[in-house]
Amino acid sequence: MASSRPRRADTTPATTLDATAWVEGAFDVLAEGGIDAVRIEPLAKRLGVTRGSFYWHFKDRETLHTAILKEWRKQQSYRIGSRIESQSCAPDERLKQTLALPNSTPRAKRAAAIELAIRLWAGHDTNAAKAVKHIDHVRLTYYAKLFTEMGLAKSEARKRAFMLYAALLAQAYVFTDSETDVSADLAALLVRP
Amino acid sequence: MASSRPRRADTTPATTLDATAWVEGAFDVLAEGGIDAVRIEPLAKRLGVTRGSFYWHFKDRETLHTAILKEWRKQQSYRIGSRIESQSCAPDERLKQTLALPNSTPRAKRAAAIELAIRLWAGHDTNAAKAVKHIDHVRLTYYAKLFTEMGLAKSEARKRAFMLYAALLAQAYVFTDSETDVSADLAALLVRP
DNA sequence: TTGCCACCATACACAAGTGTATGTTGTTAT
DNA sequence: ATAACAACATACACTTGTGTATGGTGGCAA
Repeated sequence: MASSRPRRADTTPATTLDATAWVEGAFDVLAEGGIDAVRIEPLAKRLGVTRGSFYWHFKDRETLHTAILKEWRKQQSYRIGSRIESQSCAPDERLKQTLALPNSTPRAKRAAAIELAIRLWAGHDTNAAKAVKHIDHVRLTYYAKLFTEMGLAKSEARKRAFMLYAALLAQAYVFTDSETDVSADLAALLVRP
Repeated sequence: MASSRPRRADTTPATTLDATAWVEGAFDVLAEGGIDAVRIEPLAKRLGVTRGSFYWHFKDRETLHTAILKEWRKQQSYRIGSRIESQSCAPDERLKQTLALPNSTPRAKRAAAIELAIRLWAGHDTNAAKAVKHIDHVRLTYYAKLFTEMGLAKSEARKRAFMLYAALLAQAYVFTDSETDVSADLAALLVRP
């Protein structure tokens, strides 16, 4: 079950391009123009190579698209997984930490745009829809477990989880003019009643 | 201030194409593939005409893009405006009506996909960003007024408005597997404390 | 050193989209 | 009935992107 890709020895540092470099570049243009903008020639120009490099690492455009989905699923699954493992503090404290996640850094904005593009993509692509559905399920169950650990019933915890998820998404997608940092207030509003 | 477009008399029913027909068709492909997929030739094929029709009604592609934004602003502004006028019942009842808006009909799914595409577009286009910012502001202020009419303070009303908006967006964008109709529960959760 | 091979460039044929210039048709006005 | 015009089709030149086939280059092993 080993990888069938005969990679070179680890002597050459980073002069040559990797398949993951193409996927990372694809994430950039995906965030800017959607999946339809993920084209090979603009990507090659951005990476400073020709399309000959692409067709060495990938079969065609569709292969890159599936690689994008696979990488996104992996990253987001790992993101939640590492959060589950680090159960260092109380659940209500972890809730506040979740709501206080950075959402205005360039890194966070890029991730939000990528996810937005994938959700739009999921409207007319079965595989993208499966990926989004899976990640939504993973996140919602994690948030629900957070609330059940705080003593809430299962039904109530799932409602709160949905509201928490909604708040996080809205913080990323909605243009709040006054930039009010509602994270602390939202935590209070979600824990209270 | 009359329209400077010398339209033909109302004798011919619908045999000829209108500029708005192009914009409506553009909304369809916008919902499916983002703003980058709004191309003239595929649109012409879908509408059953050639590009000669397009270049009669519009100057170029960018003109169509601005027309899309203008039409979206108009539609969404009208949508909120008509809701403000119809103050027939109590604010808490109107809140429930807002949360019970249809979100699974093809019409609603199309509107959600269009808005998703425009939000992604707003990431790298100034005019699109202005439109989204404006509509977000209009909706948030309307929801906040709803809560102040229910007796809440201004600061609290704005937090609830954000949560309400977040819930509506999440209902449209998140893939909830069990399709739990959380609208009634969300209304209770937002009104309660 | 020489031969292999990973990696990329180059060249070619093809498809699709853009803009413009111009031809064509049906309708309205006189 | 015929000139005028709105609305679209057609043809052309150009650009951009795709996929493939093939050529070139540097490093590593024997």
